[in-house]
Amino acid sequence: MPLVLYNTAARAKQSFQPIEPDNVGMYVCGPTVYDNAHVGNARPIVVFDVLYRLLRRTYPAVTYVRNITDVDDKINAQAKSSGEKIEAITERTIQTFHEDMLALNALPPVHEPRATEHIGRMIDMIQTLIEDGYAYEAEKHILFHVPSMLNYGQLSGRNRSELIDGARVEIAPFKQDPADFVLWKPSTPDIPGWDSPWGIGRPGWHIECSAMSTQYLGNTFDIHGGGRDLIFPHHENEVAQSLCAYPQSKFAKYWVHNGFVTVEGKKMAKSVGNVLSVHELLNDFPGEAIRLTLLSAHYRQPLDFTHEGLKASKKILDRWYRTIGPCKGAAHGTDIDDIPENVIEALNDDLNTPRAISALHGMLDSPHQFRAGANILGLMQEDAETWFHKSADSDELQIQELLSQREAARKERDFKTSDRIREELSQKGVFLEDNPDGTTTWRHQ
RNA sequence: GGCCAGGUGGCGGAGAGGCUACGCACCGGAUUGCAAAUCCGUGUACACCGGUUCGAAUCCGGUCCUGGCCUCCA
Repeated sequence: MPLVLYNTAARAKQSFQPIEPDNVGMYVCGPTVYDNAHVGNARPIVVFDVLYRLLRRTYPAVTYVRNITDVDDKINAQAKSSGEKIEAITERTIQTFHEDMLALNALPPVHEPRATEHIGRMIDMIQTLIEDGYAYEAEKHILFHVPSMLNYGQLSGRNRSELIDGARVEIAPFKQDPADFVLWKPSTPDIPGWDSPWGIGRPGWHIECSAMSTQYLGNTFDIHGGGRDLIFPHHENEVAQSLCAYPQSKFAKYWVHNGFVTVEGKKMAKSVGNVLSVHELLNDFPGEAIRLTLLSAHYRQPLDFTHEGLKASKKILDRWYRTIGPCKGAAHGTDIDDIPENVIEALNDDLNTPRAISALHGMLDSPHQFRAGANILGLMQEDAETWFHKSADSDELQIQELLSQREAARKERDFKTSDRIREELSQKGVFLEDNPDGTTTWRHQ
């Protein structure tokens, strides 16, 4: 079966037909770098990483673009409250983001454009929109005039009257229509600003993605992804701007949106105090356990991220490392290798990762197949030694010392001492296994 | 109020008119100094009420519940 994706724009699964089979283009909305990535941010990264791996296997080239939003009022607010310089915040956050995503085995995108480096193109687009009558200036703001676009609302399935009915946010008085949105806004000297035909200012939220996606992928490209909360208004407005600025284009052909993450059954929010940052989670769990947890539900389903779930994922990976060992490397299964048919079938069916994982469980007695399947999911990339023994605070020498004491005791059939040492190590989170041949192996719990 | 998802065994989670995945946990057995690991085996499910059908977890209608979005949240 060829690849089928659920296209939000069509509200249906559609078979994937690339515009140019030689080079597939995919744009995914990346992080706003005012704080470290949380598990909700990590979900689309991991989901689209699987899609990227899958596409790379089928097509000769995949241009994967994931932006970094480094100009945003949330960043400005963060700087103001902490006193840290904006560049320091963004650089540090980007650095940590890269480390965290690497720990989740997410491949880097081909391009990772930053908003601040594409202001010129945004200004050009805005100017085109003004010239063609889609945008207007009001009190130093440039606004996109929604009624000027006939089909506005197609992606999210809304019409303007619905929006206005439900509006719960104050409408800026200078808007010609309540649905109009900001393309450019003025900056005061204390916040970042760029020179423009409309004075010193900064871009609105949506325009950066329109400018950067089309710059790297062309005005019409294959896949645009992100969290489903972005469908409206962000992606709807991206579509509006882009289609009006580039009238001959189609913008994105397939819109792919992942479902939300909750934490222990509750919405993750700063106000609830349950935001789980990937960075902190990585102190307690390996990145692959987080990755497997994120892939354990279908990407469009809601995912409840729990401590129990993470432990279950860790346990599954333990078992896999124990029976199969690492799956990294060209020797057995790069992404062009023979991926088992049932794994491919599952992934081709709108990225059904739970089914792919289930297929993996059935392959424990055929390591070669298992490795190729695990590889395309970006799992089992550690070596077993690291997997079982890596720990920030473990003192391996001390463990070895206790192990040899215990071995001596067992030879004497002094099981009291032997069990005492087992218990002592267990307190440190070190788990011992006595093998049938008399040797003892250990691992972190 | 409007729009959109979803409710599957103790838990996680696929499937989508007949064959009733898979994993974790539990229980029984083998093995074991103990424990773990491993192997074998058993059980439990489709929110509720109607309808269509030879047959419904799956289709249709209604009810209840949960979550998301409704102008800068992935």
